[in-house]
Amino acid sequence: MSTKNKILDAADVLFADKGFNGTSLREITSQANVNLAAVNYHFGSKKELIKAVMSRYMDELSPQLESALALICQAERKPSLQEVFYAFIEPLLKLNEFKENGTSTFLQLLGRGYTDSQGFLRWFLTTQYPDVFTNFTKAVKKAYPELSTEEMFWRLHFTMGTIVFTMSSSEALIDIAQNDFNNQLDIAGVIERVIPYVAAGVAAPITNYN
Amino acid sequence: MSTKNKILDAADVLFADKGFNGTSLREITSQANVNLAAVNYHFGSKKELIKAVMSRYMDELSPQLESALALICQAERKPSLQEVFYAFIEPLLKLNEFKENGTSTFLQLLGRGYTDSQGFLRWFLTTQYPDVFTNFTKAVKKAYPELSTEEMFWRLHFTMGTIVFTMSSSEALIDIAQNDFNNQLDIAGVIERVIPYVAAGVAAPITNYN
DNA sequence: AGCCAGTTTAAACACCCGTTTAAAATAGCG
DNA sequence: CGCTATTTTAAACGGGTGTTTAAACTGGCT
Repeated sequence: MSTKNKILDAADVLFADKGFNGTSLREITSQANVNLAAVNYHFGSKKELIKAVMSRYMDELSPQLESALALICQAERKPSLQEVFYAFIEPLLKLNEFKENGTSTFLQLLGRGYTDSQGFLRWFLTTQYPDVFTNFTKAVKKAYPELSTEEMFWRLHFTMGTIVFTMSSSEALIDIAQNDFNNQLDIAGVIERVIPYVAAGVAAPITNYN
Repeated sequence: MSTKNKILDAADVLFADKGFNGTSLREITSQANVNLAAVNYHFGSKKELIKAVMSRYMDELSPQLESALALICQAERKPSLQEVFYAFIEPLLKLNEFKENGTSTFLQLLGRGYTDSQGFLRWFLTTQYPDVFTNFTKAVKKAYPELSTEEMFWRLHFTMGTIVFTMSSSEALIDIAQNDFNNQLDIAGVIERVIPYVAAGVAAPITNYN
């Protein structure tokens, strides 16, 4: 395997686990069995490595996500909100074929990107992959047309927060479910449980604010 | 003002903004106009300072929170989920009297505690202030008795994630609402919008998992 | 074989971190 | 005032960080 990929494979696990700021290049390179200087030689800087880690996942995910959402947008029938959210599941779970534990690793990375480093990754994602966001907004609008654009903005942000936060602590949650409730779950099980929650949240009745 | 309080005041804003790991003692002490060594003199270590910052808020909040929830638990009438969540609003907003921007600062800190430093703060909160959590669980159970303990555990965690994640980026959100929707909000406005969402999420119909 | 672009390596760089030290300044009190 | 205990201060400590350097090594080409 190429040095570049060895670095990427070691980096995304460590980044997901301990955050971008919490992971040093020395940890990454020793885990990957490559020289410390290799990161700067192949990627230029730590910041660029972070972008490369995210891009590798997004480039795999976004085409599938877009086509799944496009299918909903182009259909004649009005979709349910559950349907819209389930459109994410298959592409997300396919990341497990792309890389071992790919799904949870990616979602954890997404969470890290929102909280670490004062949101530069949020900027990176929304500018590099804007179509995913607009298609998602369209699909939700089709499923729940009464929702104003502003209200939808809020509820989609709440949804993003729920997913991202849940996934960034998914390992601990799976442990708790195992110990306290004797229920052995995997990442798909967590997703199954969060979808009804966020779908109901987005579908909440419209309230008037004073 | 005492050196101790100068440090606490500077620390919680910086911690909320940039995370615990992302904030150095040198930043804190220079912001507070005190000597670098003062932190270790008055608090012992950085870790103890973090605990002190959180304790200052929790000691202010938890008694009010507990009594508000106890009121619901002791009432004869079955409460609605919205009611349970609204019980948080008043105590939380009172933190603004306790300290400028106290509400959002505290909620941001809560979010940091969940994602930074691999959850040692989560342990700190649940062991130091367990009554808040048990009272909350009781109140929700009273409002929605059909929900199993496990399902409730999941949904309350999702709720925590939504709140915490929303608040840790509340400033950016308020800016967007101002620019894109010409809607001037404060922290109370954000809370008003998130409550219907989480209440609907917790109230979601029970699904059977295969 | 000789050459050379591409890659790897060990070492060093400059900087920031949390913590500790010991001396200096301050405040409280008999 | 003079003594003591508390607090503040500047400086240093040991260690970790991302990045850079220049030399060594590779594999493929003529």
